[in-house]
Amino acid sequence: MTEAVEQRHFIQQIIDADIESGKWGPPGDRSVITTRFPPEPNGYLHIGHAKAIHISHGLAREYGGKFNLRFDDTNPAKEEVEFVESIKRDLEWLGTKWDGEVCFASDYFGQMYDWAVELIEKGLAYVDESTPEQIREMRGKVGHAGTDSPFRDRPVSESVDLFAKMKAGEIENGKMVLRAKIGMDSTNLNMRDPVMYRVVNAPHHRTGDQWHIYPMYDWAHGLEDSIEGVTHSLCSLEFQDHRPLYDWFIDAINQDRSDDDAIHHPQQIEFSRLAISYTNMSKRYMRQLVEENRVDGWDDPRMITLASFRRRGYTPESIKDFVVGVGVTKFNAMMDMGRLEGALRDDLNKRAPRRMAVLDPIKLIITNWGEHGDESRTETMAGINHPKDETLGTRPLNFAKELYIERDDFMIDPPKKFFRLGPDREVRLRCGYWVKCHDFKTDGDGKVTEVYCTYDPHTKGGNNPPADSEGKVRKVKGTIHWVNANEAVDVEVRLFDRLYNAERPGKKTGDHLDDLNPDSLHVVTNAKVEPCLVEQMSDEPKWPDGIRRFQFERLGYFCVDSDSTREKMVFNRTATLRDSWAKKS
RNA sequence: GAGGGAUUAGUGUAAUGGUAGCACGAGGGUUUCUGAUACCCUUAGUAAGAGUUCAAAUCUCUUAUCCCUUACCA
Repeated sequence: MTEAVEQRHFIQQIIDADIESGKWGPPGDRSVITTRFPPEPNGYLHIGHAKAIHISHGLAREYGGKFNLRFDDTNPAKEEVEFVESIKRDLEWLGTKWDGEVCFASDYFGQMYDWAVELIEKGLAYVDESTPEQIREMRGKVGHAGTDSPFRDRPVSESVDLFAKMKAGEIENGKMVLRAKIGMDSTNLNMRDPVMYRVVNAPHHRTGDQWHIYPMYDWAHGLEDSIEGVTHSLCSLEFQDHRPLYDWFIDAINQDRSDDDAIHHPQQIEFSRLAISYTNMSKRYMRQLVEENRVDGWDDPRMITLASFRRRGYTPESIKDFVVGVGVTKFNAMMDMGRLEGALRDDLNKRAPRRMAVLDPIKLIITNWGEHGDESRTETMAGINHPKDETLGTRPLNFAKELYIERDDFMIDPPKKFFRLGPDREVRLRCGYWVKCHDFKTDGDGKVTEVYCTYDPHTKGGNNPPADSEGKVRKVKGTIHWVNANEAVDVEVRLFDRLYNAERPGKKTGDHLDDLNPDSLHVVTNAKVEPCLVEQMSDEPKWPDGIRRFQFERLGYFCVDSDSTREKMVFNRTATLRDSWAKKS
């Protein structure tokens, strides 16, 4: 027996060391640790965000520190209130609670402006009247130095005046920017006199027409973190090249300040973002799918937004299990989509109540039903709601002469390894009776329409029949699901396949639409389900998010879709069950 | 043509100079009123090369491959 050592990922190791050294407060004080999730409200959250959320939130909770939700709303052109609301909803659904009020970068615009003026006065920033094209040109290319702007050495007072005019709305879009004065020869292009402010004469969803200049990400982000006392500002790998700038801006503000006046300097740490096979995390791609109606909105169950996972029936717990399982590294990993499904199945298998539904029904008629009682009778069986969790109890299942079974569960000429129904084959009807097929009927196309069976009255409830005179008990290999033909309710069931056929959509041709799977949605309109799926029973377990989830036995996990009406229920297949039979054949 | 980051079983992730481990997958088996679940077994790895060292996944160098950066987006 070796003692299990808790594995600490690289960010935890950094924080552990910080706490020991007292970098952020008294040594040993864990509660100073502050993290944040800083979405831009310009789209829906996707599963990649769930990883970022759980890392930052999980760290804050682990250390007993603070976690902020902050909207990085620095670009009024692309941002909308709709997204603020959807993001808050998604976080709540995930079970992520932020500390204090929701923060907005726009609340700090005044403070940022003052600091920008301070930088101008220190000679560390200047107003540039070059065109965007000229600025791009002067920035230079990789491997070659850039050139100075002709406005670079203008007097401080001139920049102060012009910056005030920019702020006052006296300058047209694109005519002026405020740039940091760092140097045009850095090998890091981000450091070549980056733009701090641009003129945007457009209303902001929160500040209205108060501002006519808006801060750029690199200038704003570290300041937002600083104001909020964030200690560890976690972001994805592509910001590694921005870290020198993140640090430069805070150092520039602190230049010439005493220790008492210095602003807080958080530490930016980068980790790899989540990638999943057969998907693409690009917000741009998702937006295109929605806007071109390739999918049915941001919450289409085939998408990978959190809203779509929710609608499809995924549990927030399974998403958390998945992203935690991915780990925290700097390696650009590609996760298998099956891993996410696996996490989902693990969770739903434990919690989802079982029901029976037939997606592609054929009629099964018990020809000897009248020989053991009234032919029109129904017999009520106890349907086991969960094979491993008896506290979920049973539900009544009404067995009768005419049932529906799954088309896939009958073969006219079945191979030996087929454990289901066929001529002269006997199977157990789940929680019902054993039936043996003696005949069937087909239509003109040879399609089976009806299957005729006899049942064994000694197998009620699905139990084994008594032993014969030699002490042997008859066995069946297969158990199949069924619904009562008289009571079954017609519902719509939506079956989803992957949205893309390629492991990396768009990789080959450059256009992700080329890899779209044309058969990603199958709608079954005449599925038959147990009545209790429509007439909900009082003891049906409640899910915290209000979504009704079930396992349809032998078929998979399903949930009630929001399109459901009293007249027509709609179910989404969240995931299939693992199927080693289908894999073999 | 530059800079930054990365590379450990099929996939993901540990081991921080001292026994290369875990999970998922895959293959096989047991149990089973879901061809599910559960349980058991098997499988397979340090990108390549050189160096330092008693000892290297770990330190150094070279090479290869992949990702990021050339927005008045974030």
